[in-house]
Amino acid sequence: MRSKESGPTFTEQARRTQIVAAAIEVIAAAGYPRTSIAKIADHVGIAKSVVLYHFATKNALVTAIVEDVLTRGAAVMVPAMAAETTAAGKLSAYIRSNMRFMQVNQRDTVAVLEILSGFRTESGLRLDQKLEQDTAADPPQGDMALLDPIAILELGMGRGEFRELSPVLVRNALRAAIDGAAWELGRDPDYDVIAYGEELVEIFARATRRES
Amino acid sequence: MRSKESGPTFTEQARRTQIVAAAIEVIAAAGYPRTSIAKIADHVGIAKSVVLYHFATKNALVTAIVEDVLTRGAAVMVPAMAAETTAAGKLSAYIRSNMRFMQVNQRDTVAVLEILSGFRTESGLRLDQKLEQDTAADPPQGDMALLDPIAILELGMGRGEFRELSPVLVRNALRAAIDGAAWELGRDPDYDVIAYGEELVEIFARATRRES
Amino acid sequence: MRSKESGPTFTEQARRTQIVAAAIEVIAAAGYPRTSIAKIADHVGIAKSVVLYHFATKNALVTAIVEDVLTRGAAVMVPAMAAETTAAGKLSAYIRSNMRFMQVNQRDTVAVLEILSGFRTESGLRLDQKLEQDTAADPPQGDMALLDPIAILELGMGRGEFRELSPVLVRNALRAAIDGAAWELGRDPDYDVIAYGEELVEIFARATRRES
Amino acid sequence: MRSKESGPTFTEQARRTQIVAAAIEVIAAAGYPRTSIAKIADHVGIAKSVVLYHFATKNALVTAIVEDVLTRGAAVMVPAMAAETTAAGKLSAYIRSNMRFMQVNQRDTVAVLEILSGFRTESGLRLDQKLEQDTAADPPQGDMALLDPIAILELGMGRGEFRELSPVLVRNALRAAIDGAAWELGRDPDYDVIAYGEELVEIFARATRRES
DNA sequence: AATGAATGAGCTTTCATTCAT
DNA sequence: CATGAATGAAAGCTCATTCAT
Repeated sequence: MRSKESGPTFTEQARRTQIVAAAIEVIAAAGYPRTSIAKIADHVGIAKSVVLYHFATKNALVTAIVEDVLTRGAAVMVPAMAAETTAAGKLSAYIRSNMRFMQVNQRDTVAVLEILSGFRTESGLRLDQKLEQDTAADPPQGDMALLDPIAILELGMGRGEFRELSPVLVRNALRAAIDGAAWELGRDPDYDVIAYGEELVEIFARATRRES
Repeated sequence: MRSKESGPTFTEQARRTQIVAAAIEVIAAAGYPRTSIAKIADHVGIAKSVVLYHFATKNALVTAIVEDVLTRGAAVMVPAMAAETTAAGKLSAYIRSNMRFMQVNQRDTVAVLEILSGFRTESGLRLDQKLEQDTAADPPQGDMALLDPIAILELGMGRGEFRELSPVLVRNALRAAIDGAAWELGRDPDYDVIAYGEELVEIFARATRRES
Repeated sequence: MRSKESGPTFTEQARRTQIVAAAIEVIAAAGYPRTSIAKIADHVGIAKSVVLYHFATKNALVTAIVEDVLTRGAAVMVPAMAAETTAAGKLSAYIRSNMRFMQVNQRDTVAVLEILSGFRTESGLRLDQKLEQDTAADPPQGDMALLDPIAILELGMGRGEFRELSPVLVRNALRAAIDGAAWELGRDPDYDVIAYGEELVEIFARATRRES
Repeated sequence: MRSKESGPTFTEQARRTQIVAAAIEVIAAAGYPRTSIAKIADHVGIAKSVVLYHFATKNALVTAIVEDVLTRGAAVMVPAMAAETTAAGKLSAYIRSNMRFMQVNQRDTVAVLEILSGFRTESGLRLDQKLEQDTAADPPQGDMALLDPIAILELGMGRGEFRELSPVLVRNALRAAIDGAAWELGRDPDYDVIAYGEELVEIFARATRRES
């Protein structure tokens, strides 16, 4: 007899993983707005209601996907950044580890992008806005916080490595450029994200460094 | 009875414009997936079927919106670029004129972004892919062709202004960074796209120029 | 060309009437909780969506039914009561006209009872509570107000016809006893509501009159 | 292993009681149509399947609830009536003991009313009709039989206490008036059922007594 | 040029019930 | 005795589209 505190069953975990994986495939292929619970269930080969047994609502499923992928991304990126000591090194590591993750987890990346741009709550909020709201009282700690490149930019300015720049705006440009890779991947699965990443490394190295 | 050669009636044109304008407002406010023909019709104050009388399908309406906004954007950007002689000048003009257009036509910009990321044909194609396909035999001429910054990058390399770079990848990064502004505008209508644009000008000037 | 202010079309009215009639039949036969839009549509021989084209939601349909029947009931009962001068006369007329209406409109009566006892808003309100709320700022005027037998009881006490009694409690007893007939009709369509009404007339005449 | 003759286990009985109690609370609060087995299980803090382990179907649970409450009601009312010798006394005792039971067991009363008006078998029968059918071969004995006020009315007529009246119809009026209190309790938990009961005592005393 | 009416396909979600453990 | 997992049926509702007028 399992104690009441025991977490999800093994079977439960397996199914959830299976459903999340199927959902990612469907979303990456068809786009978020054209993804229904029925299609996901079909893809797994189970009944529609089974999906809703494991994820109370479609929103819950979608949130789980995003959190899953983001967490896995952070698990790769944070150590890569920590291994570097200079701000410039961290910035390059941020870009490279992100692109490597995108390359290895193509569909996951595309699916998350699809969700982030397609999802809306009943009141019209995007998922990122909803997550912000949800974590208002419970701010992200550890890995997720470290993921915002704004910290790197401020570090670089503080250390005199970087020129005077607007951390917020440069961060926005960087994130947009990186996310652009996911967009391209959605169009062409063979898009060379690594090469794109190297170009970004070059662009942002030049764009941020203090001139002699 | 109108002669066959005569274009659309004046009334016809007025209605189409009116509907496109309403659709842009609704899409920008509610997001593409939450926009229905009914809502657009309501917003104009006409019957749902009137919308479909003027645009055979929802896809046709959506395509018309994108083409309309893109054309108006090109009309502003092309002259701005043409006024510059150096590649660097053209690149800055490309960014600045684009951002100015975004600022002046906020809702239009956001709506187009919503459509480009939310729309899919029955077979799963994105709108940009569909447009490419549609114009395969009938390639874009004039303004639209000039809009691809790839030409600027190649010019800069040819003239020795720019370093060796991958025109395609830098173009992708630039487009992604610019489109990122539309994304931010969707979240916060007061986002300072002009300041963001200046930061982009700086980033891409540094990122492209040949070092002495 | 109809003017914009023109009310519902003839066709529209016909369909609405037809749907309301079908809904009453289904509800009276199967009970409110077992009545679905699909069943109603089947009963009319139209598509489910046609019902929702004419009544935006199930709630709207149900509300329309109740209002329709109640209005028709009031149209019969109010004149019957007005024709009497004494409070005792009005009380008897109230009961008799109500029972006659029930007899003639059996299914309508049963359906309304089913709805009133089975319907709940999302927040748990019963339909009568919802209607009260809806008409808080816009209190019922004319016929509906006259229908509350409380006025008769107060009149009778004022005129010295009736004994000292609690108008609210006696009204409640009277309404419950009358509604009981609808309940019986639901079980047995041949229930003699007229005879029941005469017994009620006797009961409440004796129960209210001042003793000599 | 228990011997075949032994009744339900103690544990078994406890669980059943617990589930019935929870079901009553949920039904009284949310209404029968909005009550699901899942909600009841949640309220007890057990799994949904446990409820169905103890009650084969939802119908069985609901039937058990009604029988439970009705039995407890009879246990209070029958002695109260038996203590009176005159028909008039019994009639008043019937009303008063019923109302007192309602006051003490508010939620139980409301729940039973909810069930009686909301429940339907697959074939459309109401619960009271189903119970009648179930006990056709096995007619109610003892307490339940005594509960029908028809016996009191006939006694009163036989003894010359009451006027000539239709026992069935007066019984129906009386039951409807009493059940009306449960309806009011469902709307307002603070409804003064005792006062209402006293008014009913007055009404039916006057309504039934032979005039001098 | 405009529109009211109708419709089918699809959507998310709820739920009582079954079954193996 | 208890439960997690699975499921099919049905619910209310949305929507792009068709068609006759």
